[in-house]
Amino acid sequence: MEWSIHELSTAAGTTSRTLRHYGELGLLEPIRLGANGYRYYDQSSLLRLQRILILRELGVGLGSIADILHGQEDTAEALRGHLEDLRRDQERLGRQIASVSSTIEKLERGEALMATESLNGFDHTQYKDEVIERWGKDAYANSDRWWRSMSDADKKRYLQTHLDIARDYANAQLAGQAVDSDEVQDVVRRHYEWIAASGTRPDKDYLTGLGQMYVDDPRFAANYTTKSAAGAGYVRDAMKVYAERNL
Amino acid sequence: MEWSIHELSTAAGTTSRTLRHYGELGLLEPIRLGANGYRYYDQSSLLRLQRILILRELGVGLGSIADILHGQEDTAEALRGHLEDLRRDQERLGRQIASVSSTIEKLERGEALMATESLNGFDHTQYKDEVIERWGKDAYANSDRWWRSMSDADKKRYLQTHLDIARDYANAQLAGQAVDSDEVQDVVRRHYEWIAASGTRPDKDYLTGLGQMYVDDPRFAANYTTKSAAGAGYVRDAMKVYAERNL
DNA sequence: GTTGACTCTTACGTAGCGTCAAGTTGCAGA
DNA sequence: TCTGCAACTTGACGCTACGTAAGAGTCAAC
Repeated sequence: MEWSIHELSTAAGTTSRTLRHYGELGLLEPIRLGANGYRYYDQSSLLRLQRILILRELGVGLGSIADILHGQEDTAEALRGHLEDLRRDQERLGRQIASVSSTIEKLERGEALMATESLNGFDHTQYKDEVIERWGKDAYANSDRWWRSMSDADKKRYLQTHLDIARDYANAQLAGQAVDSDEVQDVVRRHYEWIAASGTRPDKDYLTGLGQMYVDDPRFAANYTTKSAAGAGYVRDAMKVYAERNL
Repeated sequence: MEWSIHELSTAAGTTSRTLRHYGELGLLEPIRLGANGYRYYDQSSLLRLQRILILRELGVGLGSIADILHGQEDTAEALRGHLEDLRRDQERLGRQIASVSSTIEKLERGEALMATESLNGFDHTQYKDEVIERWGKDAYANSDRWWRSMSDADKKRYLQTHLDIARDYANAQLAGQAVDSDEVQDVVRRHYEWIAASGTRPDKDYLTGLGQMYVDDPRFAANYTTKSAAGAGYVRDAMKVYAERNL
């Protein structure tokens, strides 16, 4: 007994297109082609197709299914590998669900959608080459040692301090405060201390140059760019005033 | 301050290809094009890009992100919808993981990889049109009512009975037993009772025709096709003998 | 002027088919 | 026998979110 492509596909609960696709992939070839090019299948095709569909149902990719059917890989072994992939996917999904949930909550509390400054978001190693080029190997090595010596909680606190500073700059700008006002200059002072805490106490030129860099380099500018204020230029000006007055 | 495509992309932790892609999609257009065709971006681009990447990180599709950015959809609302998708995916993954695990166990116990005859795998509604065409509306209505009146456990038992019968056919065929032997005819008797239980007690022609149908129609043949025996023809012959002797 | 680092457009590849499009074939009724 | 419809065939594009060349132009530095 042999069946047409349509008969076999409805029997197995799939479509003729799928059978042709599997034919192309060498997963399931017809037992013969009619003189007109029609594909014909038999019982063994049905069995093979069932195996394919079972594995597909389990989420195995067609490539892996081909390996299994061609005897290049043991079924159980392949499934064990596949199971690991599935577990990884599930964990990733779990994290994503948690993230989305907390993001929704934040939005409902009225918080803006901002880049989360994660621990490695400001990780010094991200800028390794630039730091070495600009300030030399020693500066990088010092800063790196200092950074690595901190606990995760310390790192988080350090980054949070920076976020607070950036937020205060933004608020000051929005409030229309002049860069040379006492309030803004006090923010710069905290900013200066924050920079100094990493090991290098900036002099006048260093601080002025740093401010300019905040404007020129988008990776730094990103830290001072908020939803409502595009403040790298503002920060630069404030830092310049501070440097000229105090250093 | 404006930045080149490379500067912006590395700032945001992505690639220039991605920015061009977003440009094509209208997600993030450059603020201007140089005379040479170069793309240039500014602070607002950075902000917009950050929003895009945040949403992408959460698993939101670029199409939905476009809707959000174009103000056609509320961010929180979109995320809530997205969250549902994620939960569905996670549940599906959970079921798949369970399936794969149990399949691995089966394989390790030496069981063959066979199509699981699930509850709806033999669901009468799957064959609704055919049943009506072959045996009339009443036959379908009767059978359908009977089927729906059963509990899931009953259904499962009923299908298991059929699986047992199919297995016994296969074993008999493998053992080389003749279709008119007492053993095989006893299997047919159980098979006959199983069919009769659904409301229609087959007469001679009906049973003979049913046997032939098992061979001709791959959807039924599938039920008698096992790893080791392609038995629809065998079953048909056994049923024919039974019909001629007993009906 | 030459290198090297960027940039541009164009376009294929990815997974697993769905979905036309355009042309054949098979079967049944007038 | 003609006609019509259903089912069949081989392409080939579409979908996601870009990666990865290919081939060519641009810019700054040495």
